[in-house]
Amino acid sequence: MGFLSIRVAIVEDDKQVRENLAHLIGEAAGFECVATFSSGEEALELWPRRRPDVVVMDINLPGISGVECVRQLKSLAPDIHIVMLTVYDDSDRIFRALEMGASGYLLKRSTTEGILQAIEEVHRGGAPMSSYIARKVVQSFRRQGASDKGVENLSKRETDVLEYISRGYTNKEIAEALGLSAETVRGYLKAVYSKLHVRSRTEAAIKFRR
Amino acid sequence: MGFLSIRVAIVEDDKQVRENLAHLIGEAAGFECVATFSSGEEALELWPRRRPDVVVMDINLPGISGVECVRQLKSLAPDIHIVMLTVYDDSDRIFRALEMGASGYLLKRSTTEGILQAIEEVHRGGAPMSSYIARKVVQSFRRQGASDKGVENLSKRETDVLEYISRGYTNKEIAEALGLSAETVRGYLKAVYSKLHVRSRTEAAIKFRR
DNA sequence: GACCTTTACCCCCATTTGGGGGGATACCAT
DNA sequence: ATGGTATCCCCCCAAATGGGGGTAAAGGTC
Repeated sequence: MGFLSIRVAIVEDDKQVRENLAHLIGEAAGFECVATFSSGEEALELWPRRRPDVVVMDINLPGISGVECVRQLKSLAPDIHIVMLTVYDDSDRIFRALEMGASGYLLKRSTTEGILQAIEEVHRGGAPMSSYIARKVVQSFRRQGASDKGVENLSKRETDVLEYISRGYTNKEIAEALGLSAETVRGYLKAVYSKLHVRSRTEAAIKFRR
Repeated sequence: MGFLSIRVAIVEDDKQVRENLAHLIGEAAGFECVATFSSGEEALELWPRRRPDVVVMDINLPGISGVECVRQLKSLAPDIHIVMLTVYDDSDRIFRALEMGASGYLLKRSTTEGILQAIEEVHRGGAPMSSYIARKVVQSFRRQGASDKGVENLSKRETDVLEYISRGYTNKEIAEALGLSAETVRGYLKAVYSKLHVRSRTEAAIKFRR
């Protein structure tokens, strides 16, 4: 060999699934299972001792969710690559996980080769996912692109209000600054929300500041 | 001479003050008064025809405020330098004006030389202001600096909550993501507000994202 | 003239937020 | 052991926010 194995850790609450995976990875050439955790909390506490390259993370964990565990793990160790484990194409949660820093995902029903390929792919910096989810991701980028353009078809007044929002002003303060009634400011704000497809001033402020 | 005069515009609702200023500037060597406006609205509509280098803007205008006029003027013409005109050291509004893009300010009771010096100074890229306000500005930077450090002495949980806030989540959503009660999230949020010296989630999100 | 957008304001109503209090553990350091 | 900090939860209450309606005048544009 001469090559270092990919050091893999597993976070999965189901003992059966966890041990199957660990065995599968441990047996494969070029892979090493350096840790198994039965909860996100355990993983967040104990991962440093084994320094995994890749973490295979169940998306559906008791206690702390897989998505939240990804967020925290990535903030502790940005270089670790994470593959989410799911039973079905749960696009919403996979989405959140990708947003939080996961690199890809694999289905529990995947073949042995599929699983090892996915781990190897994230380790190379790839992003293993089904074409269905890949399309969802692309659609989301389009949505983001569209909403960036959304900022451009706001009216003058709507932009004025949004600029104040992005500086943390309240409606009352904006009304005073622009010499309008607070109700009017609210009216423009509603238009901004609907055009930017957001539901709160904070989301609007974030989008406005790119 | 051979040198171009500094083209000055005045925005001031008091006719007496406006005409005194216009006369003073028009008479001075190296200065030219290219326009006078009696309101912010008028200035925003008509400034392009006269292309001023420097705008002297009353901070206290009827209708649109001087501060708001600064914001809009600077977004229309970022290269124009603006000096605020105030009766007294109204630190709060001067502050807002500087935040919106004004370069400095001068007091209405200033001497002729003081006024011309201030205009010349902003034109050179300077920032004329009293030492009192200058100290306020410095203090504000300290406050900002301190609050940037403030982010660092948030506890783990407080940081968790703030991170979700900066992604536009509601308290309820954060509670669900972190497996906490919504009341608990509120509790952490209160701590975040007091440590960052902000009063709303949007302000907190802005500070968190630098 | 008919149409659209923009500006500006109003109503109701449920939910969320923010400010002010509490508590109860637990752990850590002096 | 005693104080400090962090974690987690609860109460009350006023204000702000967001979603759903609506009106009316002013300005383009086709």
